[in-house]
Amino acid sequence: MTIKEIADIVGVSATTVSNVIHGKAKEVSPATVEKIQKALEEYQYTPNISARNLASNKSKIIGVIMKSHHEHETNRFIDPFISELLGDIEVCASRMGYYVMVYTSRNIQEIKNYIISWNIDGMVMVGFVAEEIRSVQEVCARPMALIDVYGSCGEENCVSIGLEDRNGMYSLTQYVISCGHRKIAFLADNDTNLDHERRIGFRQAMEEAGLETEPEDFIRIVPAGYYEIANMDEIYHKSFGYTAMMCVSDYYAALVLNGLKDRGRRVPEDISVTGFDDNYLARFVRPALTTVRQDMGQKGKTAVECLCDMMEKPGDKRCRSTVLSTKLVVRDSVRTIGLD
Amino acid sequence: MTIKEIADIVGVSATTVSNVIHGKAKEVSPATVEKIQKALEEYQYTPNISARNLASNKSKIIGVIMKSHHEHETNRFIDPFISELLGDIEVCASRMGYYVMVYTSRNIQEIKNYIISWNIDGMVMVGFVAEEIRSVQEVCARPMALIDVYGSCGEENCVSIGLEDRNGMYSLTQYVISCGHRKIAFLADNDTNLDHERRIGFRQAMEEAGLETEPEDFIRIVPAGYYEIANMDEIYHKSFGYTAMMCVSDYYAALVLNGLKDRGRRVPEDISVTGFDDNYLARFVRPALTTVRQDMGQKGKTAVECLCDMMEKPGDKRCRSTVLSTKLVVRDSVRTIGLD
DNA sequence: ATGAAAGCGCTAACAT
DNA sequence: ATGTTAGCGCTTTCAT
Repeated sequence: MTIKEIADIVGVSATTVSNVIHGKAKEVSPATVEKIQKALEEYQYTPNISARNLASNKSKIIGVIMKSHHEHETNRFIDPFISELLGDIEVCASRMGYYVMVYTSRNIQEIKNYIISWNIDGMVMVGFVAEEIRSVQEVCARPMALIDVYGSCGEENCVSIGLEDRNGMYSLTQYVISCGHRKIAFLADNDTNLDHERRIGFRQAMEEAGLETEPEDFIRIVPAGYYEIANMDEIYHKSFGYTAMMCVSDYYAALVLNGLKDRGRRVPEDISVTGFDDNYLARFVRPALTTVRQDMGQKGKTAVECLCDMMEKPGDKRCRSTVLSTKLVVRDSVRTIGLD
Repeated sequence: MTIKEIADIVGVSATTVSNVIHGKAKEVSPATVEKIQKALEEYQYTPNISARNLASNKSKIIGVIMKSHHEHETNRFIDPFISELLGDIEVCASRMGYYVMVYTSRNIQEIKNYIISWNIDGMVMVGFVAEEIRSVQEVCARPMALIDVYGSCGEENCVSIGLEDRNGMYSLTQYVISCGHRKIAFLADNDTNLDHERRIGFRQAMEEAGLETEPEDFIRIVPAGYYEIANMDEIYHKSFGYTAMMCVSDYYAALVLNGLKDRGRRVPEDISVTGFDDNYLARFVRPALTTVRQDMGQKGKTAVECLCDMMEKPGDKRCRSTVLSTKLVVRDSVRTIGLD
């Protein structure tokens, strides 16, 4: 069923039908509206979105564009962070009348082509660095929501959605210190972007408490597949030099916690472990992780809402930036130790 | 840059450019091909997919259509099963030149409209029952891959991708019995479809071993949010009547295992617990779960491959059905007990 | 080997 | 209040 067919059946023009469909009923007499609506219903008219997109130069597509990983090549979605975000984006987008297309690639040119080809109305970018974002923006001025990208968003029509990474880790570190810990290590697999920010927060809290942080207190995690840490033995041995190991994410915290327990250390009795994110790993692991909560639902929702704002009022081109707050979540993986 | 513009630049017709783009080069002289390809490259031609779709009556879209849950209303993607599947579908689809759109709804009519509106080339259906699938097929003959739907797929152009659920649980149960267990319970939150199949497998193994299964050996789990079981206390008390509790999924096994441990029972020393699926919960939990592995990657890959087959050779309309095999994975959550 | 022309279904500017 | 018309960018049939 096409608009034309409906028009013929009712005996009006396609324009009138189109107007009724789009609720521009002020231009149409109530009687015609009635007739057309009945026909639409009766013959089960369903719009052809390709045609609509072509004619209107829109797409109603929100692209969730992810940079594919080198390591876990196959599957980024396995990451609870991603899947939770994606789900929230989908729910929110569909509520706003948009459709969600997922696209992952490691090649920026491919991504540009994708955006242009589909004439993506707006996109959520996940896992990119500022430089890459800028490169995409060269060819594409469409609204963008950047998830956890540090240092960018100079362009119009772009909103960066980040987290109080620094502050969150700062609070968590303060908490750990308040539990009597003095020898504390920070564990991550790199020291850029969000990992860097979290580390800064860690250091800041340490310094303010008058605790020295030596370079070796930053312990580098070497990932190996999704379920293992390559240098877990090394981490185990180093653990004897600390009373607490603060990991950059719940994911690593879970791995470290299990790795230590499997090697005979008791958590938190012998050594405390903390995470960051508060995804379900934090709750499924035992002891449940003391961590920092970030509201992924909020992240997805904010992304889509900002996108819709930008898409629907093209005038309003200012570049906003949202930093979501975090919350300390105390569970069972940090021990309170007696002060000397 | 449109085809027309490229054509004008090179001084040929749009048809010729289109032919070159689609590699129908046999019809075009090498010299022209050369010139056109250079222009395509130089001016960075990118096709407009809406236009292409409209003209060709295709879409290159694979829709991943999920029925949204009543319970975890907000977010189906959080389920490791879904996210793993989705990732694999995306990787595979994009390799085959298709794009992935996700769509979730609880309303079948909405889903039908979605399919028609976007002219979806093929779809992966997740979380539906046979009846709903049939309803969709009434209006839409496009290729479909059904994930874990029991009892359907009578239509053409439809492939059902299932798992040896029964057999998998049968083997696992045999294994548990071989470890000396005699009082074994089966836990699930319902008794239909895949859950039912798994239960059948359980019962079969029990019967063959000469062990009686009473109705009360089927313990119903009452879910409560994503991180809890409403009747965990009840399950805890019942656990004293068994030496092993076999759960219908890793997810529930993880919850049960933690619930029991939190209440003071030792796993597996006091009670053994098993899962099904072998997703990462099985590995992150301690003791790591003895479970049945299903290869989600294979499921996603098979779905997309079957879809592509059906989409690309419209003649080949037979309805296939694939049942993927399972594999017993022994970890640490089942204890071997001395035989009397 | 190449091109002209029609048409996919819809929108929107412009009549009437 | 309603209709006419001209595209949107591409594919495809049919001439040449």
